[in-house]
Amino acid sequence: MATIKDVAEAAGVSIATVSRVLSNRSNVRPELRERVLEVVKELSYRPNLVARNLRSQQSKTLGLIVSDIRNPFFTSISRAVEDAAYEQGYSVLLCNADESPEKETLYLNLMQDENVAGVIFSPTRQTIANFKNLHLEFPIVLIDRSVKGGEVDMVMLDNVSATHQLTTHLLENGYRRIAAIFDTAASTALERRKGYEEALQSYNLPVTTNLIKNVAHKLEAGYTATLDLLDASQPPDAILTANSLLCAGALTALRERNLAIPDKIALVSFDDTTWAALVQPAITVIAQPTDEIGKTATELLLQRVADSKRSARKVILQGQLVIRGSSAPRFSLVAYEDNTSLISRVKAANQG
Amino acid sequence: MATIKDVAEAAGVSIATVSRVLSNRSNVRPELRERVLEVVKELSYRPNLVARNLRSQQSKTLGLIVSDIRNPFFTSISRAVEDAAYEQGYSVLLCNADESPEKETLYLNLMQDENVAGVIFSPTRQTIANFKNLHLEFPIVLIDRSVKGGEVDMVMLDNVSATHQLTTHLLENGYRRIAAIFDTAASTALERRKGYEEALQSYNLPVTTNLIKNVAHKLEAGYTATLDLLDASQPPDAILTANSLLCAGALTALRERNLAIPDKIALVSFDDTTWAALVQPAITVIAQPTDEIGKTATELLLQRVADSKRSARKVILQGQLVIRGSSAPRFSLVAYEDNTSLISRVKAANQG
DNA sequence: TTTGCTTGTGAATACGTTTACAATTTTTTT
DNA sequence: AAAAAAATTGTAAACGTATTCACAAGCAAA
Repeated sequence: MATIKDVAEAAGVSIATVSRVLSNRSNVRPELRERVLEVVKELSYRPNLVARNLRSQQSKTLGLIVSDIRNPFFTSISRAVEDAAYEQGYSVLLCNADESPEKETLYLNLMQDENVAGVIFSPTRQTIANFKNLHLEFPIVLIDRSVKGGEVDMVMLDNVSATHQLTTHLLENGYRRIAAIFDTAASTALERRKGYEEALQSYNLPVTTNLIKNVAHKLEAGYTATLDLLDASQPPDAILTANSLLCAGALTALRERNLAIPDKIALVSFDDTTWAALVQPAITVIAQPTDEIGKTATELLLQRVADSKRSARKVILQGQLVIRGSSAPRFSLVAYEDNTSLISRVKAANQG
Repeated sequence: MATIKDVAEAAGVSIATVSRVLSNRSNVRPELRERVLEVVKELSYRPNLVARNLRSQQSKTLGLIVSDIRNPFFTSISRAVEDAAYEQGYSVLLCNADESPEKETLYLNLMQDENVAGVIFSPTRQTIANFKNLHLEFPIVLIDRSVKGGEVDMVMLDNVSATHQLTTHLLENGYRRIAAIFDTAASTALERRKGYEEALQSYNLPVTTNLIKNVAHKLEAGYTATLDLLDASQPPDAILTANSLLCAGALTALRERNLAIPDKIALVSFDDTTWAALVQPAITVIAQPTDEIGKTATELLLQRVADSKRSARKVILQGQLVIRGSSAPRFSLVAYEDNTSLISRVKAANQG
């Protein structure tokens, strides 16, 4: 590996001149500049980013700490962040905190140690709780989950509105005992629950705690919670899950119990995954604007990197309700995709 | 941020001593060591990894360049790599090359510039082609895709065997016109095709080029290829896709054409995604041991980091055939999950 | 001619570590 | 008790770059 010193010697100039040619900041005689550039090409010299970082005390790396890399929601965001960062000449150090507060602090420390320019982060509730205690050297943008007291940039979904839409959609289609399964780890659970409850209340329906489950961020948790709900004395006629993992668990349980969707029970969820459209019936979901979330978060972060005094912003994006078969109107007169008759559906529903 | 100098001054020792205490390499008088450690805690000193990296010319970062971060196969591997790296005190710089050779070289250069300890990489065919031309300073482990001339570590699936299994399974279940859709970008296509052809030949069946599609790495490509196959004068009675993205495309096409699976046509694929088990009928797949791939690749890489002279190894892992409904025996006498009668199935099949 | 400004260049320093080497102290051996 | 060996500590030189400072040369204005 050629260093800047090698280039300087080969070009017969000083190190400083080479640096100046490369950084384009200062004046260098055109003829010298050309000679340097030639040598650079010849030796295929590439500046050492580590040295540059150490000297200039700033790097071109962003950190991204997600809760679960296997969750399509986060992979989609990662992709968007990486693209946006790439465009601005930044690269991304991606870490998977696995919904564990310990791993989160560990990775935040790593970011510190690596001297990243800034970090995009979706924290667990615990980390949010003592958020001001951990004073970080770098700017940070929160995604997906919010923290009270707005001295930090955030990009998130309008969770209240989204759940409200989802619940209202079910209510409009005739469902009345709507269960909800939330993810304990995410702070979004509270907001989502709020939207859910408000929707019920505006239909003058009671909020039944039996129908609300707060569970771990695991497929199995969704599965178990669903079985619990089904085994209750008054099972629900619809289930709303807070993310695709829980939805997959719920769907598995419903399949196992041989409950027809939506005849016996409806299923709606957050996050529009590939499979949500491919299962039959396809799942009604709130599609989150993951590309926009990732892109906006990166932009906010880079703006703050450029100007650390800028006031913090909270960007709230709207989800999109994608209506599919899994929440079709109860006892509707329209033809069903699978050509089952209305009668059979009513009968089936009554049996349930 | 406290530096090692601050610690040294506060503890009344030299910088070197602090470094020795921290690195645990050399002897330091217990009493001094304790004092240093105390100051470290007090100032909450953390070593600057950038400076350490520059000085020692080695970092604790691994690079991971995947072809498509949204592909569950790669996210699963990423997760495994990250876990394995984490255990050994390494962190992971994850880059998404998007099946683009340009991005690949760009990221390889970045890895160079960032002075990573080593890189795990799934290259496109183009990059494989001029692999020896790009001489890299760091050790590299290839995953998923192989390169001829074994001077490089690799971890991959036994693609020939896997496709052979998948195809044979279809043949055993009575399917005879088996189409296959491969991904142009991946070098695995060749091996997979080989397994497919060999399986056909061992059944004395011809290899019909009309039934083989090589397409881009896109859902739409899988969709279009499937429609092409269906519209041919002699449509297939089974489709094999080389990855989950293509499978999703194929499934979308089959759904659109209202073709019952597996009555009218069977569908099998690589990669066991969440949804492969959730759609109905569930999809028969070759499950790749992604955790093992990621873990093994990381181990190989770290071994090579430790000993650059070690001879290159090629680890070939076996996939697991997961048999599900989408490839159920044709005209079988066993009861079907959905209780359609045998007669209706035969009739339907003959119409198709 | 002097003064002042602009432009171009190199020497030297700093960024925060690690480490070879030297200097000093302690322990062991004879 | 002296000599040798071992253990402990500090000094100083890297690692590769960016940047400040000083200086020189060229040129225009006074």
